[in-house]
Amino acid sequence: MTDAFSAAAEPTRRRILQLLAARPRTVSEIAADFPVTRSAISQHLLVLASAGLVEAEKVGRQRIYRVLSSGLQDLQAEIDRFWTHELDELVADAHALRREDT
Amino acid sequence: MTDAFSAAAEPTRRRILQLLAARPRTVSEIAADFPVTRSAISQHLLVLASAGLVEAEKVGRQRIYRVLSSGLQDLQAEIDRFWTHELDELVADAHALRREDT
DNA sequence: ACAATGCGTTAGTCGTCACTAACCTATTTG
DNA sequence: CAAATAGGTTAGTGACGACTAACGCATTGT
Repeated sequence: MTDAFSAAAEPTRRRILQLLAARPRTVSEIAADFPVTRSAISQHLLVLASAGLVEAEKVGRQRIYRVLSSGLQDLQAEIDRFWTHELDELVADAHALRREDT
Repeated sequence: MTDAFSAAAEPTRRRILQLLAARPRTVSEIAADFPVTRSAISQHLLVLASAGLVEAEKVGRQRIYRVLSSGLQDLQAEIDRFWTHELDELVADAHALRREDT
């Protein structure tokens, strides 16, 4: 799964990215925020890393994960490429309709 | 898979949404743009429909699919909720770094 | 040196996804 | 009415994703 969009879509990984965006964290720190095992988190991090969204820095016996801003940029570009002008116009229509309802 | 984000993330469904955003289409019209069978497309449309992203209007023996702007609005909200301020700042950093490279 | 800690890795399970092939139903057309 | 067309439906398959349990390997602390 090299596709950043698909990698980031998974709910657990979405939250991991948000946590890491706030500040870099160790694996255990991240895992503490989730009901699943550390192993599961570790594997999610692997997916995110292979999509170029995070990287790990080895410090002592810890691995500090951080978001890779370059990968994040790619993700944003991918989202933007998906979100065409036509899609944007349709959302604008929805807003307009809601305004008429009042 | 009720989650609009996950539903929209799948590459084929992403393209289907873009096609339908440009203009409503029949199933066969959509399927013509993909290498997979009409059945596969039909199932993708079911997923999109159950996520509230598209709807079908029955006209004669055709089914004209169109994007539901309300669902699209929800999707945008979901993406925006994911894309926190912190993530945005990191992307800004990436841009700044690239500028320094020159 | 030895125990504890942090984390990656692997094997295996279960569920789900994307897909095809085949079939069925409704509608239109000759 | 019969053939053709549009498309939903289902069963079955292969692959893969998310997860746990168990183990292995450094690194740190006693």
